[in-house]
Amino acid sequence: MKQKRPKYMQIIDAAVIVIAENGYHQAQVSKIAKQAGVADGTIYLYFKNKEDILISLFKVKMGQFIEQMNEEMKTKHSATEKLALFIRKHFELLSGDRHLAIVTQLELRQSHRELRLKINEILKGYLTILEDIITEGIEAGEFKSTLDVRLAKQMIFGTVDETVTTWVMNDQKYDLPQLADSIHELLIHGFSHGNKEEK
Amino acid sequence: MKQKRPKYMQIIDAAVIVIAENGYHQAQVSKIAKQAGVADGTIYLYFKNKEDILISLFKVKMGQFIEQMNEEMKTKHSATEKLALFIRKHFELLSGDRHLAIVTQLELRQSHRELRLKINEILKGYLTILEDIITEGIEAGEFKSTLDVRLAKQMIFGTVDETVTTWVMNDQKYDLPQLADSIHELLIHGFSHGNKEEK
Amino acid sequence: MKQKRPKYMQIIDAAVIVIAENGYHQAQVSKIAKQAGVADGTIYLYFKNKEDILISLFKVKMGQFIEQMNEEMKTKHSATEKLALFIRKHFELLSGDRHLAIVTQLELRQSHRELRLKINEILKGYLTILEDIITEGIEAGEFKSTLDVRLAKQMIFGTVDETVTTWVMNDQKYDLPQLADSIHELLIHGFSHGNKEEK
Amino acid sequence: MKQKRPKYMQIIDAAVIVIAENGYHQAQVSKIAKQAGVADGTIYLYFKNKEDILISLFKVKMGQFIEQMNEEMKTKHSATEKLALFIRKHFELLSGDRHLAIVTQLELRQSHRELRLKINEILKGYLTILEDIITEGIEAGEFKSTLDVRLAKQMIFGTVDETVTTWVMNDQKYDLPQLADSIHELLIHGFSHGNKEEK
DNA sequence: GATGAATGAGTTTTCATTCAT
DNA sequence: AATGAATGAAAACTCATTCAT
Repeated sequence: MKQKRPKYMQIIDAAVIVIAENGYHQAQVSKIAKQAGVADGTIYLYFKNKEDILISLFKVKMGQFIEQMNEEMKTKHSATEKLALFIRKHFELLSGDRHLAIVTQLELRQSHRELRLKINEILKGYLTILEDIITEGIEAGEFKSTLDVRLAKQMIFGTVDETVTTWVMNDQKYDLPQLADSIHELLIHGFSHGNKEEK
Repeated sequence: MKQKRPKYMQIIDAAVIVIAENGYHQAQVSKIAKQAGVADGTIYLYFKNKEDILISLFKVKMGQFIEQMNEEMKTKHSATEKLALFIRKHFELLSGDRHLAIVTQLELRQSHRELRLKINEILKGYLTILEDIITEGIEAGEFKSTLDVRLAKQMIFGTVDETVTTWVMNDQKYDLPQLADSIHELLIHGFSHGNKEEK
Repeated sequence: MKQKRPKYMQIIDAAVIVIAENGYHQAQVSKIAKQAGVADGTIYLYFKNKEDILISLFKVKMGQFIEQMNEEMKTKHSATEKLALFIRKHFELLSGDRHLAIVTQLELRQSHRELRLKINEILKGYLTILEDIITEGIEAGEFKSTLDVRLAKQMIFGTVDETVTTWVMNDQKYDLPQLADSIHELLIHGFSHGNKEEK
Repeated sequence: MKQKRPKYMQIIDAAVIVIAENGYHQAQVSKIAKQAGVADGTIYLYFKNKEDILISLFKVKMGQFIEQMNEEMKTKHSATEKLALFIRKHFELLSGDRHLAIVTQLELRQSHRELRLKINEILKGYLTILEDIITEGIEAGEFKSTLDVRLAKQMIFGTVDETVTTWVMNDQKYDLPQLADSIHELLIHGFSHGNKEEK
């Protein structure tokens, strides 16, 4: 497996740093090579082309992300708790790596349409976790039976993603994970007061 | 004279079409000029540079967007209704112009960081509408008094934006506005059943 | 005759100012038109093209130059005196019009080879004055009979031209005409002491 | 490998030829690259930009010029002889490289003001040689004690420069170095007969 | 005569990728 | 495996000139 060769990860980590610090369009292969401490040509022994670095970067980081998420998920037994964990964990993982947060929220979105489609494919694996939580919540009677899984998924992901992006754009100057509970509460109970009878 | 519309709008409309059909990075000035039916140089009589076309495009379209939104907003008198209108209108406006939807949801996001910051400035005017609705809802007692305006705003915008992007990525093959009511319901009451006592 | 139409001179004077203040390569036709207070298109009613403005500019100014030079030349009756007058007059005329000095010494030299050849043609009329002075000086026995007219001409013109250029490059901050006598003395008697026998 | 010379000199030599044969404004980087037998991009491994090629060209050639000049200067022991050498050598060096002569006398003068200022800086090193000769001549009593060093410098350089330029404009069709002695004689003794008493 | 909106040709530079060593 | 010198394709923008009014 490629991933075991040390230079592979060395280059990916270099890419994260270079992209975060210089921006997507200023992240030339030569800069990444220099940051990784290898020659330009060496990059191409480990990656097919530049796009492959970016996809691999996303794949590797997302893989670690999913792994950690799944690991902790085992400790929770209700969909409500799992959702709370998902949100908090999502925030913790991104606020724990400032470079990565910049790369995923701002820089990688500047990539070509084609690359973004591939990134979306990888993202699906992550969104599956959400789907499972929602489905479980419906089946367990925690969530309303009429809940549209796809919409709920877009709502959760759209909300956390927008929240992280706003945080990154504001130079990451406030604490992200502490927003998790409020967001969870809003997703579960909405903006209104508790008694639906008001309506 | 072929066109009575001033060339300014002619070029902006051409840019929307060219970007939607060719992608951001394949939208050369010469292509836009050709689509607009003017010479390359003419572009520069109306726009400072290529970036200026894109910013102007966003400004003009967003301006029309805000105007229409505010116009209809007058007919609604509760925050709940206004929110429902906002969501539906947002969907209607974007599903009513397929090219523009592709441009705003996919292509313009590939722009340089600097350009995206300018776009965000323009977007703030739009998000202000949301803020006003939320504040009004809290003051009128429709929304819970503990509602964090910023979070609620991110939640609404994150949700509708993610929903539209997913729709565009799926080649706009289903009806977007009909999702509005479900989303509104979820935002107001959350995923759970009505009785908070369960919790 | 074109030259009598007021706009012709208006445009030429505008060109001198614009070129002196902006440099040759930043002296666009539109800038000259604006400075002259006419529309861009109007330029082309009086001049064939941009190059024609520059040639005409040089022709007109050089014509005035030659006229004034010849006028005063009548008052001198020895070649030595005429040469002294030539040098002083050359300096006076150029130090009397700071814009023109910049244009002739620095900016017009940046023009295309072709234009410079045309300028050289016009310059010949001016250099003829020099030739006449030298020939007269030889015939009158004031200058050595072995004097090579062509070389002497190049020496005089090369010296005064280099002197003016240096003065312009030093921002015209010292008095140019007061150098005339020293230069004249050097041209007539050279660097050495008076007694040729030393050699 | 065709050439053993480092590409740096290869490109500079190519630039001299291309500029001489096509003129300053028709000397595109691609033409220079082709003449040098390298790819366009290779130019930018050795030079920052096009202007850098031109400055480097002038620096290198002027450096060689100064070096040769200084070398031979050692063999002469009077200022008069040194001046004679300077003039002859200046003519020899330029008439020995027809392309270079065209470039320095005609083409490089069309460059932007900014570039010309840089060229002038480099030229100062050359003019220093002249200054030293003049100062030495005054101190040794060869030249008159009232001689203004700056004026004398402008006179010498103005004269030789104008002479070379005229020669280039006349398609280099006569022998330049053979003019050296006459010019030297004129600079030392002037246009007049030897006996200053005439005056 | 006068206007000025419109035209469109033309060139430097960057950077992902290759391949001889 | 590793290197890094060399490659070459690709696009925004300026400005002299025209011509319909």
